[in-house]
Amino acid sequence: MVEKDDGLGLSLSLKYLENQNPNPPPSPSPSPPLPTAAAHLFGCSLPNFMQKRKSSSTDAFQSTADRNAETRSLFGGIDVNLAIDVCDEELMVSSPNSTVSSVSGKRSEREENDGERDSSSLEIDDSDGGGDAAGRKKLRLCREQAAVLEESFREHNTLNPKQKMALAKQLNLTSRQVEVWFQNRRARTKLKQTEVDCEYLRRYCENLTEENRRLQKEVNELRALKLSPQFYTNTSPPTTLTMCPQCKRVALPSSSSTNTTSAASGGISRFPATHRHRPESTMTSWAAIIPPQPLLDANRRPQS
DNA sequence: GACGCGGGCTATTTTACCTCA
DNA sequence: ATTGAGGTAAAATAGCCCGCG
Repeated sequence: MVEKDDGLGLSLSLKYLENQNPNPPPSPSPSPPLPTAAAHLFGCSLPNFMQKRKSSSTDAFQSTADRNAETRSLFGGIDVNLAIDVCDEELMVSSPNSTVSSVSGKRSEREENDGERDSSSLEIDDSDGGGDAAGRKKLRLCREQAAVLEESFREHNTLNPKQKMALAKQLNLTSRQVEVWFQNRRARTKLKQTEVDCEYLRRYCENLTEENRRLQKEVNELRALKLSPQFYTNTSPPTTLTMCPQCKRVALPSSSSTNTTSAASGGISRFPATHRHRPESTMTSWAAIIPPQPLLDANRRPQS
């Protein structure tokens, strides 16, 4: 169980991994949902360094229309929407420059539409040199503001202009500040999701490695059994092996000491008493089960 | 199809705050 | 108790892309 809280309230939880099959099916499970990486298996939500600059078509926030529902689904395994920690100050002070310093034409146009700021924004402290137009003071949201924003984010991780304006008015912020907060919040959420996905892939890889190791060991044991003289003395005539197509288990070769019916059954192998599936395929030699060529393994040394 | 606009995203900068020596 | 450096989180900015009219 790995649960990490970075102090921002963006807790990472890989709880669902603990109980998962080491070889999860490729299709995402409905409950609990797999992370994006598991769902798409390297198809999306790769770490930033693995993504091209233009990644909007493959990232976790794809089409704008369905983002809310999709994101909630994707983040179902972790609560990345938990309330972030906020500062302790009862009332933060913002600078008059905090949101209007952009010189970009596009941004400037946006700010021109922020007419509500002057009438409804927080009290602005101009007394401490705040009149410096070149400077920029960063607003720190108070607890209540952050809580309302978080609550709103849980409902919609994007806002339409009307919602943005309403929220800004409610919080005595500019719509630009609300917009920026949501933008940064989405970025934080995505970052956390990427971390979770990376952790998931790491564990998935570990499980695959372990499974590969186990299978290699099994193959070697079967080969050793095949080559042993005892094998040949006991398998003439060849033992008929039965494999269950459902669970892929091979029936144990009959042994005179443990199965008194082996002679009567003509050496046909038997499943354990606990086996519930109906055997449907029958093979007549180990060669039918063990492939003639060794399994490829990157870590395997070439055989001489 | 070109164009402008609005909105989203990522990368980066800037600022506030915390910790610790 | 004070202070300054360093680290970190988050607000804000810049620039790009995409969809839409």
